[in-house]
This record gives sequence, structure tokens and C-alpha cells, in this order.
Amino acid sequence: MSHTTQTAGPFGVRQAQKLKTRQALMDAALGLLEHQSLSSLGLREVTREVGVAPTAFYRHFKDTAELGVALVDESLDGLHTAIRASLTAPDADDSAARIALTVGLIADLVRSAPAHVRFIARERHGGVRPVREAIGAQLHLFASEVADALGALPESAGWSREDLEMLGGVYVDHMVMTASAFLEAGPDGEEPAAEHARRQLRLISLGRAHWLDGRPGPN
Amino acid sequence: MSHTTQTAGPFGVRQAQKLKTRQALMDAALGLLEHQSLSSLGLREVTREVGVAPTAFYRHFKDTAELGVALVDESLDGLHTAIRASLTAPDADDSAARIALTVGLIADLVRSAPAHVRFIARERHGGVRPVREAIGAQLHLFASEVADALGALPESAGWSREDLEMLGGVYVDHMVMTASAFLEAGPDGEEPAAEHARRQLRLISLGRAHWLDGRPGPN
DNA sequence: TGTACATCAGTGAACGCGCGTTCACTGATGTAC
DNA sequence: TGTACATCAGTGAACGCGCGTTCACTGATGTAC
Repeated sequence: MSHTTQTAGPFGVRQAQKLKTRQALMDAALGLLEHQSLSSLGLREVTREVGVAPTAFYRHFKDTAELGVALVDESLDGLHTAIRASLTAPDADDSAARIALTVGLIADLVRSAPAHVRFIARERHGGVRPVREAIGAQLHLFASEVADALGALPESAGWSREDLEMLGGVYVDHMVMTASAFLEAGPDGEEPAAEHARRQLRLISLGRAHWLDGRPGPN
Repeated sequence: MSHTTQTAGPFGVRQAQKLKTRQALMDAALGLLEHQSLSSLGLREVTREVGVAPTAFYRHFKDTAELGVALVDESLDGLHTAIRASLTAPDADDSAARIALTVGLIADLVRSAPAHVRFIARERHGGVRPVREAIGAQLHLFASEVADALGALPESAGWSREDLEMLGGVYVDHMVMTASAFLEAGPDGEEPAAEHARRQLRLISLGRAHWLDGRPGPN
């Protein structure tokens, strides 16, 4: 036991409690956002849900937009993980298997963090600029990351950087749209939504395979 | 001049004035929704903008959600027109020309009705259920309409109905996403956004052309 | 055509309510010595 | 280890304000005869 602190964490009790309250505010907000947009989320609503005084909110966020930006980071963590998992999947050279695996990962994500998925889909084009921009910037980063990974594959030989970025963007957009479709479909309509998503990925996959057909290639 | 009415329109002055106010409410709402979501739009805000008493609102809509549903119909008219124009375009058998034409039509739509486009993109996954559902239902109808048109083309021989529906959905989704991208890009960033959209359509087009490769076909 | 009555889009006062924000505060946690 | 002081997360009262909704109303438009 140290001299200056006898606490359980890597930092003081006070800071730990503060983080706990902050997280409670974010969790409460995410719950309240199931039936409304961030644009109409009230600060008092959130603190009431958590059980703290309205003024406590200001110890953590300047306003609900700032809370929203914090939620963006938290929410996109899951998507980022799913993307990386999909990219680094065991080299399933069978295209259909890879597609099924990717769609399965999205379904898992939606099942494990529905509120986060809803938040991203809803606020991606939502009315709160800083949040919309934070989501856009992060998704753009993800798309570039996917483009990098695709560019490293042998079948991407001859692809321009712009083409790769486009393809990465298509995959990221497709993930977000599919996740949102899963959400709307509910637990029951999951399989049809999955089949729809796989069909779409097959189309993209075929387009990819013939992208360089009839171009000034090396043959 | 008739005996019972000496009015200028197909119906009375009173009804014409009512429609005018209703339209003014919808226009004002659309303007206010540039910087917020329908979920946070206030009835008093809208009437203040128009210059009528707050209570006048109730003569036209039960609440802002109902106004939102009315805006859905109005907004999707433009998209529907653009879709039909794209489908019935002069038989440009050149794929690249057809793609350029479609993207051009979307750009026109965004230029002529930016607020409507923004509204649809924003509320498609927004927090007001009836509005979200109205948009979803209409877009689904559009997708079916596109599927029908695609199914009538010779190159769609051998396509299942489900495949056609998927493809129609992809085109409709792509139109909405592209329109939203034009909006975010602003007048300056229009050309890069258009190039991006054309690249994506090329990918879809290639996927389409090879959809039946290696299937139990008639050959 | 003129008159008497009905309709109904828009008014304006009033209501209770929850909002965001300010402020001085409390008391547990942290730090210096 | 013990004491004296500093920090600061969370409190609770208070504020002015705009909200959605109700209600009885007004006066132009519409209709019957």
C-alpha cells in the first residue's frame, strides 16, 4: 500500500467516481436516444435518468452535443473492431464464405450493441453538426483503412488509390446500412436481412472481380 | 361566372387560403430543419416563422410528426421523378453515358430541392417513427418500381425476382446516399462527389453484367 | 340579386410545465509537511 | 502516522423563458332560399 493513495485503481477514488458518473450519463443518453434524436435530447432528461442533479452534467460535458461526440467515439469502437475482424479473417479464399462471415460479424455487432448502432445510423445525417462531422470523419478513416488492406491483396494489382478508396467506402457504407437494416428488422427478420446483405456483397464482389476488364492492363 | 362561386380556383377562396397556409407551414418547417432534426422541431417555432398564431397549426396538423409525414410525400416526389427520368432515359446503350446521366440527374435534384433531400436523408433513420416508416415504405416502393423496370430489360434474363429487388434497392439506396453526399460536399465539392458516385455505379454495373456467371444458366 | 344563417381558418389570452443556466454551497478525497 | 489546508464532483435553490395545449372568440367565406 502506497503512502499517498490507498485506492483500488490506477488513479484516485475521486477520479474513478467521476468516470463512473460520466459513463452513466453516456449510457442514459444512449438509452433515451432510442426514441428521439440527439437534437432534442435534454440535459435534465439525462441527469434525471442517472439520478444526479442537473448541474452535475456540467462537470462532464459543456452541452449535449459534446456528450454526443463522446458517444461517437464509444460507438465506433465496436464498428472498428468488426471491420478489423472482417479484414483479418482466416484467409477464406472462398468468396461466399467470406461474405457470410462478414455479414455474421455485423449481426453480432448489432446484437451486442444495438443502441450504439442506432445512434450512429441516426446521427450520421442528423441535425447536430459536430456529431455528424465526427461520424463522417471516423467513417472516412475506416474507409481508408479498408482501402489499405484491400490494396495489399494480390487481386488488387492494377487498382488506383482512388478506386481502392471508393471500394473501401462502399464496404464501410454497406456495413453501416446493413447494421441499421438489422436493427429495423428486429430479431425475427434477421435472416432475410442477412440474405439481402449477402446478395449485395456478392454484387460488389463480382464488380470487383471485373473492375479491370477491358482496361489498359499488363496483359 | 357561376352562380354559387365567383372564385378564381377550382375550389373556394377559403380552401385555397387554407392550402396556402398549410404549404407555408411545411416550407417553414423544411427551412428550420436545416439545423435540427424533426424530433426537436417545435410547433411554435414553425408558426412564428410563418407569422400565424400557434393555434393555427392545429387547423392543419395534429402535431409536428404529422407535418413530417406530409413533408415525406412532398420530398419524395422529386426523387421519384428523378428515378423515373433515369429509368426512361433515351436508350443510351453506352453504360458510362447512362451512369453520367443518372449522376447528373441526382445533382440536379439536389440543386433544385436541397432542403427536401436533406430532410429525407436526415429523417430516414431519424427519431420520429411515423416519419421514418413513411420514408422506408416509399423507398421500398421505389425499389420495386426500379426492379420492375430492370426486369423488363433483355440483359436481366435469368434474374430472379429477389435478385431484381436487391438491385433496385441498391440503386435507390445509392441515389439517396449520393444526394446526401452532394449536399455535404456543397457547390464546390460537387465534381469530386459526382466522380465518386460514378465510380460506385460502375462497380454495380460490372457486378450486374457478371451476376449469372457460373450459374446453372441456359447455355 | 339580396338576405339571413352556417361554416370554419385563424386569433389571443391563459395555463401549467420543464427547460438550460447561474450561483454559492458541502463534504469527501487528495496533498503537504 | 497525524494534522491542516486545497481541491473539486456533486448539490439545491432560483431565474427567466419558451413550450404545447385549452378555450371562447371573430369575421370572412360559403350556402340556402
